[in-house]
Amino acid sequence: MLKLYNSLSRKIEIFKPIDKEVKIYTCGPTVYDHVHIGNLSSFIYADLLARILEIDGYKIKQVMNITDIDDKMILRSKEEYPEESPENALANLAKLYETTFKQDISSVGIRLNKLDFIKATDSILQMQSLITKLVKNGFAYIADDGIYFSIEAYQKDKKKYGQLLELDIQNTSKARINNDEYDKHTAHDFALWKFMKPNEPAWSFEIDGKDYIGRPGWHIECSAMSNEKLGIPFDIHTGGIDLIFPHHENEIAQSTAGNSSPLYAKYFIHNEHLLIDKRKMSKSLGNVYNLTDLEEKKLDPLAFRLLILQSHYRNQANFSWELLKAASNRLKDLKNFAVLYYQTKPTAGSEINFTKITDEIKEASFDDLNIAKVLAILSNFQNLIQDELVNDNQKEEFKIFLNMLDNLLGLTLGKTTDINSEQYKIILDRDIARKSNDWKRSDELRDELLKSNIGIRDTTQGQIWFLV
RNA sequence: GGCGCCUUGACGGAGUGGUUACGUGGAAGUCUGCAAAACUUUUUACACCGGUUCGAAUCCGGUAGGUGCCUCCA
Repeated sequence: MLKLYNSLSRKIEIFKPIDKEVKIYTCGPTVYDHVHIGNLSSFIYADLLARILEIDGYKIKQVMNITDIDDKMILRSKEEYPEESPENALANLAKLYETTFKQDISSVGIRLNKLDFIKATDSILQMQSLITKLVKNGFAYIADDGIYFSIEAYQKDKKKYGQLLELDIQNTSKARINNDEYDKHTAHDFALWKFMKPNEPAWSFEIDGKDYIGRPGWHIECSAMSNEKLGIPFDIHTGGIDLIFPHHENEIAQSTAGNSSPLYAKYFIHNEHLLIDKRKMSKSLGNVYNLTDLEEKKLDPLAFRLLILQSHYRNQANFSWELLKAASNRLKDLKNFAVLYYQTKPTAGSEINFTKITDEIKEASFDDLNIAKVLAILSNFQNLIQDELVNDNQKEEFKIFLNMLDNLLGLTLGKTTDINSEQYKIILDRDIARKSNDWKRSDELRDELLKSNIGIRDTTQGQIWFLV
């Protein structure tokens, strides 16, 4: 029984899918630069959610959008490709960072082949048709500089604007709103379509015979793309906590205006932000890192994944190089647990109840993704078998267990390889040397293995190798 | 000003009315031919002040500190 915290109700709810196939929409990146490790943490949690749903037996469809048209994209593309036309500059920039984005998320164990990507610029027609519908039905109005969504009209339709947070729309005087820049009726109305400015990419958009050439607003992109791929309503919408307002609130409004049901997504799952040395990640503090910073320090991206998994998605996780090193050590330990699979014994200790451990792990992960607890269960289990090892007749069960862990955590524990026959020969020779008390020879052989990063520990069960 | 969230040991980080979470690091010990690994112990745990209760880190109230959102930032 999977339990999830739903931002709509602000409560932990029992997950019940709308239909057999669970439909998930994950707010993806704006591809104007490398994604930073905070973005990555968000995608790792979304990936984790999908994995847990699968383990719970659901078939899933997970869509991730790629925002390749917005203010930042335009600005950056002009900087990077000043010679190109606005359209080409935009396409070049998007192509470059879409590729690096996919590499990055793949490195941190996110399964690319499980994600159904959709690009904003490929869905302009869907956005336009949604905007046209909103205009025709009176939920949007055409102003001098763009087409805006009318919150007043939405509320008159007996819909609540503020489903994800309590909003005091009347009292916005405290919020610093620069209303002069836009030609909209009220402060909270937001742009669905922005009319073309010089030197900006634009798409033709005809309503009632008139061309409103321009580009989509940010929020409409996700409404159109989610509807295109998943329909409405769908099961789960994920994203960072900052997207709650206005982005997701606006998505709900656009997508449900005029519909009989106010339901857009049944569950909204939001992850907290990653802190760097307990401080907010920001350019002014110079603490915005991306994956290349990790790779330069020769740190395994999967150690970063483990660092993220160690803390709960609804808590602010902390990142520091020291913590990453700690996570890296823990990952190594987990791998050395996994290689015990190659070192089962004919007569090891007592029978291990893999089913029980598996059930405990599943139960923890189903409890609003409590991976910290999963890892604790795993550590205890690891301590249990480290000395006694696993009996040969349970080798297959061990394999299944490791596969389950990989499906859940994505740390590729099952992908470790056995040592080769030469290395086994060294272990055998060392055994002989030890039996004849030839310690010099024994130590030489141990050093030799160490050269290929294989360590040896001498236990009552004989020599056990591990990865250094 | 409005609406939220958080505060656990050296450092991270779960838990949640009575029981060792767990990890990383430091120290000591056991084991060992020596190591390594493992194991054991240790390194003032639950921000502060009240209240409820037989009992509170856990529930309630207040205080302090941190933090998020209130128009485009995962």
